Amino acid sequence: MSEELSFRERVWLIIAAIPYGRVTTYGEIARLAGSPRAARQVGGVLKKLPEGSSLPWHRVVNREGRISLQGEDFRRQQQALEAENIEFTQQQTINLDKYRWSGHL
DNA sequence: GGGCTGACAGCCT
DNA sequence: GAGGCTGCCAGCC
Repeated sequence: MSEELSFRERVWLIIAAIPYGRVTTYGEIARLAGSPRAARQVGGVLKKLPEGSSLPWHRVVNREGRISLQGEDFRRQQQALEAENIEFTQQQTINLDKYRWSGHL
């Protein structure tokens, strides 16, 4: 198929498709983007994400259901998730069995 | 054009 | 069962 879209652009589209109140993992996005082993690159894309992107990047967590960010970024993402009624455990972990979005709309 | 870096995931000890 | 190391691939210098 035509690969006109860059891998980075595909990641944007996938993240934009994450429903409200749900989360997904870097590996899942990489898989949907066509590169199951590119989970790390997904993070790289989000790191250089334009501020005006308006993408729900906060709905992306690691395979453990935890936020991979640190410091202030960690707090911002957590608040954004809590704003969507997503519950955190005392370990600051999300129950993926409950909130995980497998790309199935 | 080549090499280094890195919002992870999986395998090994 | 938990912690640590390596691998992998797209971006950027």
